[in-house]
Amino acid sequence: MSDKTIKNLPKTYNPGEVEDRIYRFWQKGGYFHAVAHGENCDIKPYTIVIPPPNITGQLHMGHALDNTLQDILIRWRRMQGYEALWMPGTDHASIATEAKIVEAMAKEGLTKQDIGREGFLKRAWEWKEKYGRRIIEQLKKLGSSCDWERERFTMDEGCSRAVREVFVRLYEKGLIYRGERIINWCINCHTSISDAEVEYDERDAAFYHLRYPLADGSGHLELATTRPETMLGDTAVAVHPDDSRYAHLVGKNVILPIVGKEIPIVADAYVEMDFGTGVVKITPAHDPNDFEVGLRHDLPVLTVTDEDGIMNEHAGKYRGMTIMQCRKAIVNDLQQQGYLVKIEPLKHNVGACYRCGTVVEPRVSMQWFVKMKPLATPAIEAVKNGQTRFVPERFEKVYFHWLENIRDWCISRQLWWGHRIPAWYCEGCGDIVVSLEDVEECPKCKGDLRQDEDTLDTWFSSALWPFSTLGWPDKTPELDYFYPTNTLVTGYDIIFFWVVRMMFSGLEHTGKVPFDTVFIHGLVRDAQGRKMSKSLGNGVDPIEIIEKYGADALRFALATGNSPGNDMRFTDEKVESSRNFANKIYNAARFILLNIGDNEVEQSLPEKLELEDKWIVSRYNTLVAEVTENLEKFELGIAVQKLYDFIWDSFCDWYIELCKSRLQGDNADGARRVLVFVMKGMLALLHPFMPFITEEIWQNLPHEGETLMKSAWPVYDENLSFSDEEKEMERIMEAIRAIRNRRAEMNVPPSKKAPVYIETSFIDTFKRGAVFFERLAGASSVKVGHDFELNGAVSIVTADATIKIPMDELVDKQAERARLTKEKESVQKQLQGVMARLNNQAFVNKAPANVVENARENATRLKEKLSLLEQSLTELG
RNA sequence: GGGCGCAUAGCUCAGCUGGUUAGAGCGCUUGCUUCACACGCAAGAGGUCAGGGAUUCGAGUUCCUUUGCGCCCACCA
Repeated sequence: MSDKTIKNLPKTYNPGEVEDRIYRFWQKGGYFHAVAHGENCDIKPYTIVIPPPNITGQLHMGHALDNTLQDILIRWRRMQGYEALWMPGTDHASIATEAKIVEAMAKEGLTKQDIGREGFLKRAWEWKEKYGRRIIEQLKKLGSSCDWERERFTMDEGCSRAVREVFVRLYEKGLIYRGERIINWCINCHTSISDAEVEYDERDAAFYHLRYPLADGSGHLELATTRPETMLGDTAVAVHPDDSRYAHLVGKNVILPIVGKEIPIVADAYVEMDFGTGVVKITPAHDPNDFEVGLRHDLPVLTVTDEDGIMNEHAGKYRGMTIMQCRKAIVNDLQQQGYLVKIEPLKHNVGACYRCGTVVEPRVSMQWFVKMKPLATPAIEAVKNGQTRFVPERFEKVYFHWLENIRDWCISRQLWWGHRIPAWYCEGCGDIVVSLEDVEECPKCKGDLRQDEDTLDTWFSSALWPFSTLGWPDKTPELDYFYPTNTLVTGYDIIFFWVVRMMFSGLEHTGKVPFDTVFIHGLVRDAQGRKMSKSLGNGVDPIEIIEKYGADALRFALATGNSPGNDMRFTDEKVESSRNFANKIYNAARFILLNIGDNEVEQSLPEKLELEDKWIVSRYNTLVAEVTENLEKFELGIAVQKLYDFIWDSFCDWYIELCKSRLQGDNADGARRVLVFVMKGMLALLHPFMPFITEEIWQNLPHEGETLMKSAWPVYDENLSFSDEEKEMERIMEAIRAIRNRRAEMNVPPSKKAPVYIETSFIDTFKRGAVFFERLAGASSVKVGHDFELNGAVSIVTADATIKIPMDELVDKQAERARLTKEKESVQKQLQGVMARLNNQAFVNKAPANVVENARENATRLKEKLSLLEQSLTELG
């Protein structure tokens, strides 16, 4: 550690200087590393696997929040004595990364085809090295206490082996199959994408009403479509089986306009009778519903566009046009030939690729799929029976709904960056070989094999992350000890992409749920509540914030007011106030160190505790219990608030002030020891939230052990609970506040001191408090007793005392009377409320004893205060 | 079409299983170069907890309902 001590440092805390140094100190100490203990060890593990950030990017506020929450949990559990493992790593993010690399290459005038698969992968790995490292560095800036010795990558050797293992197992079980199905195709990314990767957005569109002539010349059918160009691929027309309007036509044919070919009229319940004309053109190759209809009626599938969204050889004269060009041309032709009835405006949802925003083209092609039903069922069950729970619980509904309605998962991607599908096709016999190891020749006919060109969906490997990173499929000590993991921390926006897939994968391959709790947080929005996005340019860079205010301030700001599952707004003001809080603690520490000076300070509490000591210690003790409980319930925002209030209000504004006179006197040692004790306790409680500054201060205070981050989490101690003294101290504090209030109201300058007479039945308490009145309430002297005879004094009434301050020149009898009368009325009103409740038999009988007791005490206090006020009024004359 | 969330001080939000007089930050007003801190101290103003109804001794908190805003899912071509 630095040999500088805090007292030589300036008045304001400088996080930039401290944070990097502290982080290096932690890393050097190896404090982030967790070891897998054997069976007989009673140290319990606590594990979080990081949602691996994509190597495409840099840290954004969402990451900052996500990782702050994880670090809070992991640091807290580590201090509680758990073997706390935070497993870090990055994700190859196949489609996103590939798109970025293609984009970068385009600037050099290169395409993927120009440099070939190998050349491309070489570039991709270079990219990974560069940007993977950058994001890890950024996580470190945040203070993340990940076990970096275990850092993983979704495409590293181990993860790749797990991917192959899973692929082969599922294939052999019949849960992975290859087939020609309709999938979502992105013409820009040039690949299939899964249903989860399609984002729907309502857009204005046109509804084209077309007329298809009946083949027997007896008339025509009118139907409506939003995609007229797909008529080139129509292979039927459908009506509802119960639709009496069209019943007689089922089985007949219509003539497809322009194309001129005959296609059948089929009956299918998929058609909504009430929508449009009740007739639907069926294009199995370009619409998922039509594809299903096609399967049921054994219709041919005719694909009319190619992979770039260009009309293909089946499009006749429209061949070579883009989809939009073709739409325009075909509508024009239909109109000229009298097949277009009308065009209506229509709002409908259009699916777009979640990566690039291009409109998705449903398209039939040969792909690999995971059969979902058998995997979804146990995943639903595991949450239903509580093996895994969501915080907050409401997200379980979302989870169930998704899994209950899930369709098979298209896992093949026409991309190069990713895990290549471990399937080989025999050039000779056409056999498919799916294998863990690369294969050279066909086991059946010894013919040449060709590996599938495609790679797997990036989420296929992240689905295995909780166990692949721990060594699965090998039976490693890590897997044995740390798996199942404990808490998964992630945003609600990736429940579908990731959480569900980890759930069913964990259950299928390890027989266990991957984590017991899914802790969901919301999005970080900008100051106006908008989603932070690149296109809006309203994103805030966490690294810039860290440089300006410090990582502690950023973390604290993100944790403050954060409630599970809810979005939050990010503002600089929040970080600023967190920065101010850090500075407050820093200065409290400076104060303590200044007062310690060269004195030795025992690290335990002194034998004899003064009233104010018992008050702060007892309140601190309560804080320990509450913060711990809040953390257990994932109420991080509440825990933060309590820490803030205690440190700023109770400790700094009151206890330090209460101590000051004692620190000048003979009894300074006791005060120093209490200050150090409570300060160190606070630092421990605050450490998970503000790791850097707490460590820095702790290192400068008298301490045992190497580092705060490995020291013990405070525990509630029965012996430190002093409820009577807390109440006693509150009486004094209430009186001090009341005096300050009066003085402020009367514009008494702080420099003007005045004697204070306290009439009370708590003689000892207020005698003990005399010194505080002098220091904190502008008292030149304090007398405690009964019935002081004073003329023209200001009266201040609390529940426990009447305080009189003779300040003749300031007393305005009339104003004084008005003020006391007003206060009396207010107290009377409060008393009425309490009495109404106490006089209600139902309340007294039914409410819990402590509630009734509180009400009684309250009534007593109000009555006393009322009589004191009346007395003061009488004396005033 | 289905589901979910939000509505509390001027602004941004907390408020756990219902229990004294509803809290914080920022902002605002007044005073203070008080020997840790002006990134500070002290005092203060400011709320019929969106509207209506119900349950209860007691509702910001539970239930029903209305209104407004937001999100997710589904995809009637």
